[in-house]
Amino acid sequence: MQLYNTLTRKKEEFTPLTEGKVNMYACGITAYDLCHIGHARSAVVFDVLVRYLRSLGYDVTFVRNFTDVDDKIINRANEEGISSQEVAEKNIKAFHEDMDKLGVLRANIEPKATEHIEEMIELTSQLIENEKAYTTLSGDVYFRVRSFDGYGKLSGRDIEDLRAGARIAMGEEKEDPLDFALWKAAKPGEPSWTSPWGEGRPGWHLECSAMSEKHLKLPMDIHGGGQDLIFPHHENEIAQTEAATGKELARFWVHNGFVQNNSEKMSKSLGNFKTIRDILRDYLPETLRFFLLTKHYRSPIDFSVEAMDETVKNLKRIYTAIQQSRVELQRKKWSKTPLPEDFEKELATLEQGWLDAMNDDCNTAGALGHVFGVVRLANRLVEDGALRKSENAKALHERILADFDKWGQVLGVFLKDPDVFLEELRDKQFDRAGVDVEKVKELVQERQEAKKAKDFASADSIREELTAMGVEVRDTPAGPVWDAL
RNA sequence: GGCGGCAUGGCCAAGUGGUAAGGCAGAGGUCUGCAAAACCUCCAUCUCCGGUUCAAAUCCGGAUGCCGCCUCCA
Repeated sequence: MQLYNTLTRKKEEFTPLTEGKVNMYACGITAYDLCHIGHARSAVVFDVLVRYLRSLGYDVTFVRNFTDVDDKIINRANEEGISSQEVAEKNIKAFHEDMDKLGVLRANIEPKATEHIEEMIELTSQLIENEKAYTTLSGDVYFRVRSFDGYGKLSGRDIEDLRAGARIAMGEEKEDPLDFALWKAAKPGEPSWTSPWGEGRPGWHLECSAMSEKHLKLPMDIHGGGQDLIFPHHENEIAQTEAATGKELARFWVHNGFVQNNSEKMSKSLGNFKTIRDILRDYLPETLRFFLLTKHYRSPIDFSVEAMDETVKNLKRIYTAIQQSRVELQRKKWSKTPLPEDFEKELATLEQGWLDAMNDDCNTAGALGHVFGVVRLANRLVEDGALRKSENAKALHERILADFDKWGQVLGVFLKDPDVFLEELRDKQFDRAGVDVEKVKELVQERQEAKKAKDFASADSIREELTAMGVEVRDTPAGPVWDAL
């Protein structure tokens, strides 16, 4: 497949270093707060990449870390009057709960920074030994940026340009403004570990270098993260690992775009931050996941209620088609009526389209277009009274359902039983709109009786009442069904 | 100031050289007691200007607008 590599700024044919095996690392969260929808996007994007690579037959080892020691965690701990370890544990637990709901698979290895202090000290020692790093009087250790030739290669920055904007903060004892901390001397009340440079704790960038080196053979095939991590985090990771080990850190760098909220950047200062939990009050997890897949992973995506409501309709359309295909397959008798061969040809084209899109830099938005193509094909198959009874139609429905299953496994959506899902979706919508379900049932029943008595005027007025409540009734051969408008 | 990205129909969104996927909304039709769902049909020449090419939404240059990074951030 083609994969866009931030390092080279172009799409490249992806082949792993070891045939059949992919080593992949993605930066996880700093566990100081609940996850927002930006975290959800990053997690879903790399989850889909892992799932897709696996579907291609690769044995993927996926590592996603947790930063569980950091300024922000310490601050939060002080605010809440608990230990930073408690803060981290609480938020890691919340991360797992949220991501499980979104269908994000657990990584093969989920290392925590505090469990790798030894490796970090080791790495720092190496860098000091190589003269790529230096200690200061107060017990900090800094990376000597100018000693690493490749600095700036990932973010496309020139060291002189960077220098113009860099400043030394108060209390820092850097040789050069660009230097960054590998190790920070302990301050009173902060978590700390003993090192050759005294009590202290690791810098953020160091954590990922230590954990990736420990758990993956370098160079790893893919390193992922949000676009904001390109500089300085990933640039610094490269500098640390490559300066210490002499090995390339990663061959492919993959970065996901941001989630915006109503065209604005989400930020605490704007007060437009949406946590995953905020969204899941009004929408099913699958709706959020599907929404995140409707745009190419490298582009910014704009979150809005309108977009989410549209996503609900999209999911409904897909699940309804799956449901219908399943119902068709319950038919006992099939005829020998031949199917026009266009159907099969069209399905083959759509299947190829799906593959082409996914192979082109994991283009889920493009791939979904073909999913809808299959939806229409399945629905069309049911339209013609004669064709629908054909054995060939049966075979085609089976193939379509197999496709949905296969694609669903990759995207992590439309895998549920359609009856169950559509009911959940409806309940969620009713819940949000404050619809009284018992009252709906009563009215639907009343309408049925009116219809039976051929009292269409009453039946229609009841339907109008339901419509006013945000409920739609639909008459089917199996009786009335009702749904949110 | 430095680096990078984006600009496609009413809305969302694919599409990196050969005459614009898909979804939502809208119009007409089939079906229906009426509806709905579903199906069929219709609905864009791709921000602007210039260039390269037999051929460009797609490449190059310029303009305008929007956005991100350069400080913690997915």
